[in-house]
Amino acid sequence: MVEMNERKKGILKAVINEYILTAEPIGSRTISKKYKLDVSSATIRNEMADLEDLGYLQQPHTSAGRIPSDKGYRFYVDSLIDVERIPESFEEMIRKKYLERKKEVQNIVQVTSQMLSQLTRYTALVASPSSTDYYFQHLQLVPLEGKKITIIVVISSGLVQHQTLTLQHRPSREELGNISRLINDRLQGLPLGKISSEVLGQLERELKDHSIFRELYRSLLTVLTEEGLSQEWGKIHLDGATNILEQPEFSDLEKVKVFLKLFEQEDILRQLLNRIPAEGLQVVIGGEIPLQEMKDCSLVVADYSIQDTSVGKMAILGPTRMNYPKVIAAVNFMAEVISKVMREED
Amino acid sequence: MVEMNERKKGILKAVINEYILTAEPIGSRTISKKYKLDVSSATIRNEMADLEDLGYLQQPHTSAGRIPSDKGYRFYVDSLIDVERIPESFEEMIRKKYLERKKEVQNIVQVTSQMLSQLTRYTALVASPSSTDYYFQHLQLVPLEGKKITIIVVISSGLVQHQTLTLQHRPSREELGNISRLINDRLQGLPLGKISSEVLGQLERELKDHSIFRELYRSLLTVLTEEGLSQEWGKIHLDGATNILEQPEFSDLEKVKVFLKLFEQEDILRQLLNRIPAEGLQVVIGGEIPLQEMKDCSLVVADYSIQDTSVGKMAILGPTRMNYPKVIAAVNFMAEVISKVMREED
DNA sequence: TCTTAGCACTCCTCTGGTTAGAGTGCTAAG
DNA sequence: CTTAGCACTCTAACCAGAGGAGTGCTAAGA
Repeated sequence: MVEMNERKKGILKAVINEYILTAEPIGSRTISKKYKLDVSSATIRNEMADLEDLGYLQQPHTSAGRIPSDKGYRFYVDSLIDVERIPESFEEMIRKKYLERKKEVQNIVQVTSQMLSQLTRYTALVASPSSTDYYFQHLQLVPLEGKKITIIVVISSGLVQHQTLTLQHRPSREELGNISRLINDRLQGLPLGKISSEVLGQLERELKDHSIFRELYRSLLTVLTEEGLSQEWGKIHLDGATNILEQPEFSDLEKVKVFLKLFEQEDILRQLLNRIPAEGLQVVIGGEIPLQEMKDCSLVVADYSIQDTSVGKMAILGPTRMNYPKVIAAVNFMAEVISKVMREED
Repeated sequence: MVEMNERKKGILKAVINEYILTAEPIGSRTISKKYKLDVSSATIRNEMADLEDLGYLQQPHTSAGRIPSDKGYRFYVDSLIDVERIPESFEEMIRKKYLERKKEVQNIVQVTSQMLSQLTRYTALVASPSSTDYYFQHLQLVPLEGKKITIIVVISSGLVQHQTLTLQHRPSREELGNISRLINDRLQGLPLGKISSEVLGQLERELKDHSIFRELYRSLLTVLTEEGLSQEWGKIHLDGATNILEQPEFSDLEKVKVFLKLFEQEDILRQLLNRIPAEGLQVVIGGEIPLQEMKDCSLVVADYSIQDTSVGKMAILGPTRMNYPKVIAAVNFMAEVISKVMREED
C-alpha cells in the first residue's frame, strides 16, 4: 500500500503551486526542472503515479500531465499552504475607505465586496446582516406638504428605514406626535424579528380611536417586519463578476453563461452562503460546494462582526485552481478590519 | 443613378426583418421564397445590388448574403417600421409592481430596469434623477443612544436622505430642536443644486455660537450637496446584462468581456446616456453611439417624468440587429407608465 | 425596358487525415 | 531505490479537399 511521505508532499505542493500559476496540466519534467527537489523526472513520475493512486492528483487523459483533484486541494489547504499576510499598511487605507462613506450597512457591504474583489481579482460575495440581528429604537412621523407624511424608523447602530405615504386628510402635528409616542412606547427595544404582523395588529386594536393608525398599518409592515425588510436586508452584494472571465477555465462561453446567470439570482447565492457554517474562515473546495454548477470552483468564506456580534458573511468565489494563500489572507484581513472599524465608538 | 422605390423599400424591410430573426446574412432566394413579392430571386438580386450601392445593405464577403448597414437600419427605423403596441392589460400589472414597493426613486429605477429587460430580453439601463431636480424640504435631527444622532433630510416628493454621526457630547433635545429649526428656516425650499458648501459655510458663520453645527457641517455636506449626493443619485441601474449572452453576435468571448467590463463602469454609462438628447424617444444606431465599443449595438432611449418634470432616462441596449418594433414599444410604454404612476397623488 | 433562367465563379465552412510534441509507463542498468 | 532510455498514447494544430450557399453576368423572353 502506498503511503504519503515528505517527498510526496513536496511534489504535491509543487504540482499545485505550478498548476495555480499556469492552469496547464503539470508534467514530471517541469517539476524536476523548476523545483529543486534533487530527483530525476522519472522518480517524480513514479511518485506522481502514487499520488494519483492516493487520489490527490488526476490525469485529464493518458499522456497529459497531472492536475490536482478536489482531495488534493483539500490536503494542500489543510496541510501544505504557506500562510501569507496582507501588509499592515493596507489597513489604514482600507479603514479610510470605510470612514469616508456613510456608515451604514449597505455601504459597508458594498465597500467590502469592492475591496475583496480588487484585492484578489476573483469574484466577491458579501451578505449583509439579516434584520433579526437588530432592535427597534425610534420611530418618527414627519409631515410633508399636503397629506403626505414620512415614516422614519431608526434601528440599532443608527440604521434607518423610511417610507412616504399619503393620508386621507392632512394630519395635525399633535396627532402625529401622539401616535408616534404611542408606537414608540410599545415597540421600544424590541428585536425586529419579534415585530410581527401580530404585534402590529394588537397595536391597531388598542389604537382604534386613532384613525390614522389604520392608514399607517400597511406602511409600518413594510418598514418594520421581516417581509418588508427582506427587500433591503439580507441582500447579497456581488463584485468583480467579470473577473471570472480572466480565468482560463472560463474560456468556454457556456460556462460563463451559467455563472453570470447564477450571479443574477440573489436567492441562490444567499442560500449558498447560509449553508456554509459560519465560524471563522472556511475553505470549500469544488464538489464540496452545495451547488452542482460550482463544482469547478472554490469558496473562501468568513463571517464578520458589527459591534462584536457576528452578523454576516463574506466570500471569495474563484476556480478551484485559485491562489489560496492570497485569497485566504485577503478574506481574513477584511473580516478583521471590518470588525475593528465597526467596533469603534465613532 | 439608382434611386429608392417602393419595391426596394419592400426588399430592404424584408431583409432587415429576416436578419433580425436569424442573424445570418440573407440571400436573394430566401427573400423571394419567404416573402410574397412576386418577383424572382434574380430580380431581387439586382435590387439588392442597388441597395448595396445606396449604402443600405452590405456583404460580409462576396458569395454571402446581405446584411443591413447602419444606414439601412436608420432608414428602417425612420420609415419602414411597423409600430407595435404593448397590450394595455400589462399596464395594470406593471402599475402594481410599482405600488407594492416603497415609492422611492431607488425603487422606481430598479423596478423599471427589471421590467424593461424582462419585456425586451435585452439589457436595460435606467438613470435615476440627478439631485439638481429637487428641493430641500425639511431637516430633522433625531437623537439616538449616547452621543449619536441621525440627520434626516426630506426632499421634495418624499425622498429621504439620512446619515448618522457621533457628537462630542450628548446633545439635549432642546439644542437639537433649536439648531434644526434654524437650519430649516434657512434652507426651506432651496433647490439642492443651490445648496453649496458656500451656503453652508455662511450658515456656519451665523451659527458659530452653536458648537454642534461645526460638528454637523461635514455630514450636512454629504447629505445635502451635489458631491455627497452624487454617490446615491444620478446612479445608473442596469439589468439583464447576461441577456447579451443569448445574442449570437456575442458568441465571441472577447466581445462579451469588453461589454461586461463596460457595464461595471457606471460613469461611462452615465456619460453615454447624458450625451443623448432627451426629448421623447430616440433610437441610436451602431456607429451613432458615442462609444467605439458599442458600434455593433443600438440604443433605444426615452426620458421619464416624475410629477410631470422630465428627470431621468431609460434605455435598452441590444445588438444593432435588435427587434426595433418590440423594443420601441416597450420603452415608450414604460416611460408612459412611470410618468402616469408618478403623477398620481397617492 | 424590365424580368428571369442559367451558369460560372467565389468564398466560407466543415471534414478527415496527418503530424509534431508533450508526457507517460515500463524496463533494465547503476 | 533511482534513473536513463524507449516505445507508446493522446491531443492540438495544420492542411487539403469537398460541399454549398450565394453572387454577378449574360442572354433570352415578355
